[in-house]
Amino acid sequence: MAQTSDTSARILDAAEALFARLGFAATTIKAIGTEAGVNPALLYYYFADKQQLYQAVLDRRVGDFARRAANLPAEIAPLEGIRRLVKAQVAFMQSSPHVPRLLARELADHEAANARPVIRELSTGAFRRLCELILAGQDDGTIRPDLDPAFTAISIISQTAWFFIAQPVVSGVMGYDGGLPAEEAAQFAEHAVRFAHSAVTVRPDRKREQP
Amino acid sequence: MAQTSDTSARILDAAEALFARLGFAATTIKAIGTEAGVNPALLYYYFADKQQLYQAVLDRRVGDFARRAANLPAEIAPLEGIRRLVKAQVAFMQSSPHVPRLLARELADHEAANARPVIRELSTGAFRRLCELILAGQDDGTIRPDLDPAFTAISIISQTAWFFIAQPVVSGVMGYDGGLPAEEAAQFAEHAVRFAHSAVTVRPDRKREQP
DNA sequence: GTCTATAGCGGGATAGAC
DNA sequence: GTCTATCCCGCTATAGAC
Repeated sequence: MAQTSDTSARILDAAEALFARLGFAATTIKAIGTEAGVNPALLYYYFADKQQLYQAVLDRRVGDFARRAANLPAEIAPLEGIRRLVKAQVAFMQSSPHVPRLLARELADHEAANARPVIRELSTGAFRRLCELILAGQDDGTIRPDLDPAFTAISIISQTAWFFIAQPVVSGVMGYDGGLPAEEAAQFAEHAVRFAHSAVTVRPDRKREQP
Repeated sequence: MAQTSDTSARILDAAEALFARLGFAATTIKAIGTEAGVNPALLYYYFADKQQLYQAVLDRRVGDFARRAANLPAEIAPLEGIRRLVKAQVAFMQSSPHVPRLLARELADHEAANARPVIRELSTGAFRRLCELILAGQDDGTIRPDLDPAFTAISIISQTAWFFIAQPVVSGVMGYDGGLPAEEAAQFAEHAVRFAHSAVTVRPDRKREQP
């Protein structure tokens, strides 16, 4: 029985886990084969070489996110749009347990030969949309006009991004020594949305902040 | 003339640059020697092996930051304390152009043999202090009581952390295609402090946010 | 589609001359 | 302290049988 797609999926799964855990250079073809339960030489039947296997791993994960982020309704209240983008971001980070690490490595390796334009896709997808939402909110008076839209977009995105990518720090600091429970992530997402809304909305405030 | 310290410093500089750019596994002893302008075999005179060289690289950078973060005055207004911690964080990220990448790799590699407890030092240093500040602010009424202190600390730290670590994304998205100018980082730090203050301060606000 | 065997290269680390 | 020479290992990738 020809198990082409099944075998290649097993290879991709094993490769994803190992690339995430060890990085591109430290992951060996043999290790991937062993982890996948197939003969290492077989990898070269399905993928041209190690780099293309790596890129296939990334494409499988990042592809659907680009789709998902574009799915925001064109006309939507800015604050609600921000909430949805944060939720989509969380969903992406949780779409595989290895996504945050793969992303961290991609950030570090962005100029390496094996790197992907993941970066472009993620930014053009979500970031641009977020900037538009902020501008729209400043126009209709729901968002403070003194905020720089690009900086604000970074501030909003950073919360969830950092929460996942810095998970070894975060879980250590919060007292979970063996990785964070999934519900904690959902609660943080709630917090992140509220934190962002609170920072961003206009307010009739009399107090001055120190210069 | 015995140039012990000079030579070892040159080795550390070269190693730092290469470990940041290529990662631990992809960086070769020969490449470090060449980059440093010394004979590759000489590295083994100064450092026991590749891993200890890597750890020496990290220790050199992280050491002084742990000191710096602890330097906050014990009695300080919470909002001002937050400002200072953010500034210290920026200073650390800029203490060498390679720090953000090294940190990104350390986050991804945290369970590898070459990894350092950098993570513990950074969190116990800055994060705990930040949580204390938030709690103090909630006690004296300057900080919203409904915020979770740990989550809020993460939100504050994340802004600057992400800004630097995700620099390939950030500079691309902001239109700088060849790396970010240094002044932009200072402006972002200003923004991050204001964003955090705005999110965190109590306010006499009548509007409800959507549930 | 899957396996065995191996070519060919480049890495970390050491011995020992100077 | 610095350099040359080299050992030994494990990796990527391929050839070719089944």
